[in-house]
Amino acid sequence: MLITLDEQDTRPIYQQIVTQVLEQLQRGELQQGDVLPSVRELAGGLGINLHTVRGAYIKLRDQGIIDLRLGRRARISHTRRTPASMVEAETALGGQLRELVSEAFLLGVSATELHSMLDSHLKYVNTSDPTPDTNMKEKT
Amino acid sequence: MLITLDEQDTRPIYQQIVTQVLEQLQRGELQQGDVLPSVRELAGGLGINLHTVRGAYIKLRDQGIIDLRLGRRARISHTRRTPASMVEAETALGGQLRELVSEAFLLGVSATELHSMLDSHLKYVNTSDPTPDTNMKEKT
DNA sequence: TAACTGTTATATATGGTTTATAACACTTGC
DNA sequence: GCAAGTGTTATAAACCATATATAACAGTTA
Repeated sequence: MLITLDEQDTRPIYQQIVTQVLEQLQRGELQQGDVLPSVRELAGGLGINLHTVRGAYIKLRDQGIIDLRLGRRARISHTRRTPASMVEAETALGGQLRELVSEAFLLGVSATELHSMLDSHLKYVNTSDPTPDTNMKEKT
Repeated sequence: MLITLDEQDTRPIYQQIVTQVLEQLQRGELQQGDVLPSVRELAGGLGINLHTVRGAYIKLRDQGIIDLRLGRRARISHTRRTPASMVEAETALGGQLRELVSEAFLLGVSATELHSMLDSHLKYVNTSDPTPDTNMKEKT
């Protein structure tokens, strides 16, 4: 569970944490049942406040990714959310796509280049193929 | 110059305006030299404050898209910004792409679907081919 | 000059993000 | 059971982004 903060990243801290947890899920570095660092632990390590970490955990809980219970450590409950319809996906991602495309245009980035950028991010994180788990940590 | 506000869109109002101007540039509906509505005019039409519109115009000015001068109406100065290197583009769009991909994964959207969604947004807005101007308004 | 521009200034309100402290409630291991 | 670890709740404060409201200023245009 390595989480780092990127000064360059304009997004809020808690959002960076959420993204990194999701990325580690995608890469298979985190599995169902795996335990997350405690809010105090992670906050201490990153030099931030406990509640900032908690904000990230709450987001993950609301998305159905982790299981938060009083007294227990946070655990990965699901590796991905309810399979969304394209309609739901469009609703959820539409605004972001729209902004992304307009900014890409602004920067003079072509459609081809944008696809290629998207691809590199997808590869880095491997979404395409739900690769069957080669590794098997069972920290239950 | 039709600008509308989308209640569903979570982004700030000024950002929606910026995006829509950029989109109209992409579609060729706005050309170099074209005039934007005055801050009071647009604000009145949308039922928002003058300064919110101004915020959008300032962003566009900072991106080199429009020309703002005291007493004159805002004008399109360039249709796109300085051609960016892939490095610049990655810096500017990297965070967004990263979040987009992780959220797509969360929603169970495959890489293929994500590319297709991106494509539909690109088509809607036409970035791929820098279509040579078939139309020639020269409101100079 | 009058009416229109963008601009500056001040003030206010709201919400999101983050920090700080402290206490509370529950679980786990000894 | 007790202690140490968990998440949780509560309060308070600070900061920044966003948006509104009003008013005045400064430049352009007809």
